[in-house]
Amino acid sequence: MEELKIYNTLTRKKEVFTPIQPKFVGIYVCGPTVYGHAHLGHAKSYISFDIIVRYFRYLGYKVRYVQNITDVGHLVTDADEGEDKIVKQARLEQLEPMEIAERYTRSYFEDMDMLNVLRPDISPRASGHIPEQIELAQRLLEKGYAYEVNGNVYFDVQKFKEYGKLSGRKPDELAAAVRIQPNPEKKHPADFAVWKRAEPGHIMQWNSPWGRGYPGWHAECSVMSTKYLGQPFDIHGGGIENMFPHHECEIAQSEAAFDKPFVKYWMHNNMVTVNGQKMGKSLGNFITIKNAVKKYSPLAIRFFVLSSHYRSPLDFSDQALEAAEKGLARFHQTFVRLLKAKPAQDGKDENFEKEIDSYRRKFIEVMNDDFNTPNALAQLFEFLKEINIWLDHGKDVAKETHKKAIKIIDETAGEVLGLLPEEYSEIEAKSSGDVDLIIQILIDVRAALRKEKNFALADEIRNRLSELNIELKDTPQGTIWEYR
RNA sequence: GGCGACGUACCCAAGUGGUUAAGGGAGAGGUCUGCAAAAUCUCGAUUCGCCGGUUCGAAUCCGGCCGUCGCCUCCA
Repeated sequence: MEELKIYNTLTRKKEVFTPIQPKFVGIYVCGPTVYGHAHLGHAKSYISFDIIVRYFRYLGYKVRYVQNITDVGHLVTDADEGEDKIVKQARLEQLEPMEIAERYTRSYFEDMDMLNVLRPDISPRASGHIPEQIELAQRLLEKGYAYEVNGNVYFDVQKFKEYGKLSGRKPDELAAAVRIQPNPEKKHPADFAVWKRAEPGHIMQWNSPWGRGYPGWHAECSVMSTKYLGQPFDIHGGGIENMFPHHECEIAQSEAAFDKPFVKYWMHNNMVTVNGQKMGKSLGNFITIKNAVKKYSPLAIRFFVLSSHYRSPLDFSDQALEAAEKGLARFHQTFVRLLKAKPAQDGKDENFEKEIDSYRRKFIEVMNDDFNTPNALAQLFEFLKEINIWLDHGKDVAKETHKKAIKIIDETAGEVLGLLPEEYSEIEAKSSGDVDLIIQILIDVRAALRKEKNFALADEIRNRLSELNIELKDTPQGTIWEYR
């Protein structure tokens, strides 16, 4: 079996994945700051990592997936001044900051559930890990990697010689390119806050050895990842826009504090764009998931995300979403057709067993290549075509092979890609209860009419059912029906 | 200005040294059907932004140019 290869941002190469502990994967992904509804950018990010986690599990790994909730407000403009984002939203909605955090945390999970994104195993809140963040700052001070000025604790980037190894940024280059007024408290413009003094009126604040304050933006991820996964841990993921400064600073803090590597594989997913421009909260051009699902089905959004590689940007357009919607519908239709097919014989169909094995092999091969989901979808669609041809033949459909075909799709497109609903009935014609019996009567009557060549009445039955979104399809094996 | 990514058919998008350049959507034509729908078959880039170079051989490697985007400031 081919080995799983992951593109590691740290080395800028695809590397064979070898876990730190056998058969166990620890993965941490930067979660949302909860001060607004999640948008399609979040959807791409968390669907991508969902697939990665699901695929590891499919390969038999035990996965611990940690994704933080940032409920400590960080600043609206830059790292040193301005208003706290959560506090600002709290003022706008006239709620307590913690109500804002709670409201949008719930909203986030609702959206992710809709998109069939499995919940992380641990969703730690930044506000619940303040003591650990204070400890990190203290440790860095003790080791001389940080210094305190007026209640602020800054990390001294010049002391950490590997600063820049992830992003390729060097402190001196950064100093030359500063676009904002250098903070006079800092020794070097690239120094960043591990702990910040609370200004008067700052609502979210805690006691610390340096007075009232709150943690720096990067502290929570350093602390919460290693608390639950140890140091080093296997995979740290996040958006490419957080590579610098956020992830660079996490590395600096954690490695300086504990003198050992922080993370083995860094994974960065690319962004969603709208008309070629980044979709982001700051640009205000974002489409929330709640709005998107008014127009497109959640699984179609998922399909759309999977249709490009996680490291490529994904441009949102109605045309692309409609294409995804149709592609997904075609997959579901074929799957329903397979589910409903009546095997014509017992045992196996050796020829089709080979098709199934070939599909499984290719699926694993392309997923092993840095989670190539667009290629995985291509393999799926080629397999669907083979299924249709097989079902068209009818006579070859053997019981065991039929079961195996359903199982392989359930595993690959269902468990790994997450493109099947929990209950097949959501995409299946509901073939239980009275509805099915009543429609069967209509189908039988229509068959009789067609036999008498009374096509006008036969068509009326089909048209009137069609108005109820019930579609009749005359196949060589008889008439079948499904909800559109 | 510095760093990085990308440019493949009408749209989306794989492929990154070697048989006919995946797949989805849209389109054209055929088969099937009473007609549809679904399914299936065929067609569609002699060519991968442009120009040079390396190589027996490049969309794929190297150099230059053009274009788009991202990061350098909160951001998934």
